[in-house]
Amino acid sequence: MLHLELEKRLHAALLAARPGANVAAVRVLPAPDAKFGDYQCNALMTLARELKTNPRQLATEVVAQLNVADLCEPVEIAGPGFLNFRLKPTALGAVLAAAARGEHLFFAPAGAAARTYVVDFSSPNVAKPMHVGHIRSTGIGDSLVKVLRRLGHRVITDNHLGDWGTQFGMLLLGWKTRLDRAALEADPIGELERLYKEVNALCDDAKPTFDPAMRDAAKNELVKLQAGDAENLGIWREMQRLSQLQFDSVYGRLGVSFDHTLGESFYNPWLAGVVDDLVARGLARSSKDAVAVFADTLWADEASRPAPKDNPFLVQKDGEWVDQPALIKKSDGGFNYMTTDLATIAHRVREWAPDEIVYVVDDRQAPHFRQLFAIAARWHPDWTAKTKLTHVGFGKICGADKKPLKTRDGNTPKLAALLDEAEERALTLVTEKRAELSEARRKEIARVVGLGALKYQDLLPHRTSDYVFNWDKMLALTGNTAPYVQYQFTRAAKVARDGNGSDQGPRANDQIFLVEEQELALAKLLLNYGHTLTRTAEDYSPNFLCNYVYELASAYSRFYDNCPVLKAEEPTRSSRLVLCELTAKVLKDGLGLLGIETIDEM
RNA sequence: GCACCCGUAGCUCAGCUGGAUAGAGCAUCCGCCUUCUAAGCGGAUGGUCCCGCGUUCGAAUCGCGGCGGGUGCACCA
Repeated sequence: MLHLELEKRLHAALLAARPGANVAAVRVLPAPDAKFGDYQCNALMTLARELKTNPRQLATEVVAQLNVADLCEPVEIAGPGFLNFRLKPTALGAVLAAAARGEHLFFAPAGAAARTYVVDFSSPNVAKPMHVGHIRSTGIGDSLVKVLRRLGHRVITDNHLGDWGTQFGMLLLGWKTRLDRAALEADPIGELERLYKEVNALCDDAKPTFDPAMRDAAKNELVKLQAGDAENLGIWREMQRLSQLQFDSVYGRLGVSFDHTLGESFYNPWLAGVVDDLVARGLARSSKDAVAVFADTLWADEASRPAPKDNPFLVQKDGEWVDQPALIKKSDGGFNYMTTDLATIAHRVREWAPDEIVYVVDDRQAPHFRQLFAIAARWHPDWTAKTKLTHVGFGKICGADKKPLKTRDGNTPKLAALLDEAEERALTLVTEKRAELSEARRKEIARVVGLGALKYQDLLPHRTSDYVFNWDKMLALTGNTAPYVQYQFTRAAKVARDGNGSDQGPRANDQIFLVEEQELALAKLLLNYGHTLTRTAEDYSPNFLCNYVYELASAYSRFYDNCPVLKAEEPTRSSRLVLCELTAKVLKDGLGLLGIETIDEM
């Protein structure tokens, strides 16, 4: 909050000191250590190099033009040319007082700079159970959406379901020949999964159970579906309906919703046109009965072609660079997900004209997105001039053996079962701690704590790193976990509630007095909320926000231990009460942006 | 073989786009409830930031070369 003001004034001072300098902005960041003050600027040192001047000399000139006496103590020039800013407690108090009046929550909304985003995340497959892998895309995507919206951007969410493609040939065949109606009634997705596995074992020529007749039969069902066969369409719609029930249940528990659920099938009518157009423009050509995009079709003139190392359509095999084409039409005439993804970009650009499309998808698909984005850029340069395409990748969830997480029987854990277990384990804990509460109350606390812990564990590691799933660590009540942060929230909220009782007289919160070390530390952290949100959005990394709420919770806990609130004398009491209120507000807001609920008692 | 991701304390991980003495949690050890919820707080121990070279005022961070782990390399998404 204040650092934005400092940046603005610093920028002005810089231009005053060096009128010719071509500098768009100057970054002011929270200082790494309190002994260097509250904020620091190190940009002048790199700038000095560009301007070919002595950094300390430049710093001296800039500081001479800088007027921040209302906000800080005299600015200190340190080391090779750092600027250290030490906030005045009165300036800090004024920002808190404004926040207490509801004028802001320590961040500046994008306003005129608001952008339009399409965020593509979660994307489960129809007729398959959502599994542990979906938690990452869903959690990271949902959190990024919430952060972007909080910052004032326009966000359109789209759940790009896997509801079309070769698997439906097998599913249709299974449905017609070996469906167990009772099992379907009891557990629809489980039965569909069984059908798929059984038929797939017969259709996969790599498996010992392979039966060519079955493969042909499955393909025939698929062709009929794609040709609009009424019976197959009906079955397909029923599978969709059953799947949507599952999705609704899981998303409901997770508190996730989408503006649009346009699955792959939605784009079916345009796929042939996409291929024809790419061929007509010479960007794709036939090869081995299929149609594909090659390095030499996409960049016909060699001069414009990227170096082999940076070319997503080349791969080195046995010391030679060979084609790594992107298939847009299979030899059997079917289309695949590259074609669908191209049609999807076309639709999104046409429909929403976004500034950016963000794909929250497993890192293993990075090569696909490199190809996709390259084709889009050559196909319609006007689209990519307006719309930035971003793949936000993420790593795997591992078991204790550092291999992808499996259940005891070797299967991929189902998401619904994971949510159940999180709530059950949390209930055991709540019952230990708060046996006196009613069962309904304990269950509600367990729901909030269990799901919060699960989501938080998933968002805390940087998204690109693989992480080890650990129930005990996740639900630990100490350390950097959701329950810890949620608990600090309940304490802050409780004090704020109790302190605002009617018998306490008028509140003197127009002036905030900050004296104690823990009060100052807490107040300064509150001010960094906006900076954290910006970083989170810029890097598509919710872990920044996790670490922030943890730090804030931790600072609150130290404050709580050292600074009595309700028993303090005025005006200290009111000032501390404001700190409690604002901490509770920011913790609730921050956790909310992570998709994590809070609760009034734990 | 090639590309991408990763390598930081015994363990699990951060590290704000190149900043000042590399941080946190867990684990281990020692303290603190007559006091707004101890699901808490304080302290101690713990490092060749995988290795080497380079770029510069300054490198865990950037470049190059190794070593080690993971992932991906036409008709599945």
